[in-house]
Amino acid sequence: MRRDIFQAIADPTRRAIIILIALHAMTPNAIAENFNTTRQAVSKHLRILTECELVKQEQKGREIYYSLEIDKMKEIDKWIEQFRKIWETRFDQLDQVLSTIKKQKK
Amino acid sequence: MRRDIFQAIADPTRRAIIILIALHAMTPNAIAENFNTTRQAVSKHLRILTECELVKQEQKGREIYYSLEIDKMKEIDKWIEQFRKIWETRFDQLDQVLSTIKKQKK
DNA sequence: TATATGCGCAACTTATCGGTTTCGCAATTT
DNA sequence: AAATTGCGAAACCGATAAGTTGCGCATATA
Repeated sequence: MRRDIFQAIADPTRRAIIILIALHAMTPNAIAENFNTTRQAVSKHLRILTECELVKQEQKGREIYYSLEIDKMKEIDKWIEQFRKIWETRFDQLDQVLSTIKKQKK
Repeated sequence: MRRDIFQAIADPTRRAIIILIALHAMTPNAIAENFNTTRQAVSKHLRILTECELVKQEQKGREIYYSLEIDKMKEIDKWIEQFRKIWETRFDQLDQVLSTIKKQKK
């Protein structure tokens, strides 16, 4: 199963889980309480997130705490980067147009 | 069909199409030439991308030119934003730790 | 006017997804 | 030691996805 990070964030429940564990590590049961799904469903999502290294786990007794591997999120940021460049240059162009209009008015 | 932008970019072919048409508008056939799929498959992807307003079309005779609606990409950027805040504060914290160590060495 | 080209749409097929149920294992609690 | 709790893994199911094939409609070319 070759899953990548873009597929991982495609599911809305998975995105919600990511946000939920971004700051504090949580157990599958605790996560499941926040949605109306079963622990097993959450567990499956966590497995997918773990597979693409978006999430790390830490065992404490019989509980497993899941937390976000935030550095992995930078991969998405990196992909968006190329488009950010485009919309920033377009903004610059608009800026130039506006300042040209301003000059003409004077 | 409740498709959102995150599902749109989940497919690798779709991501490639997005990059392809980011700068120049292209026809479905021209896009299809860049992959080994049929025009129909590309057409289906374009329909999905159009559905979630990531792509706009312009008819010229019997040809239809597709181009990226770059502003829509900002929605992803907006979602990443919250994580960027986290990794930036963590970097600041690391920075503080490092400067503390530096002081101690003196 | 006949033929070719570019395209979207719909039907169909196979693969995959998200969720549920059931199970077994290990760590607790009684 | 027995019952409970937290968990992952596997089997299963309905829904949806991605791709193919075939069609019809325009526009362009002969």
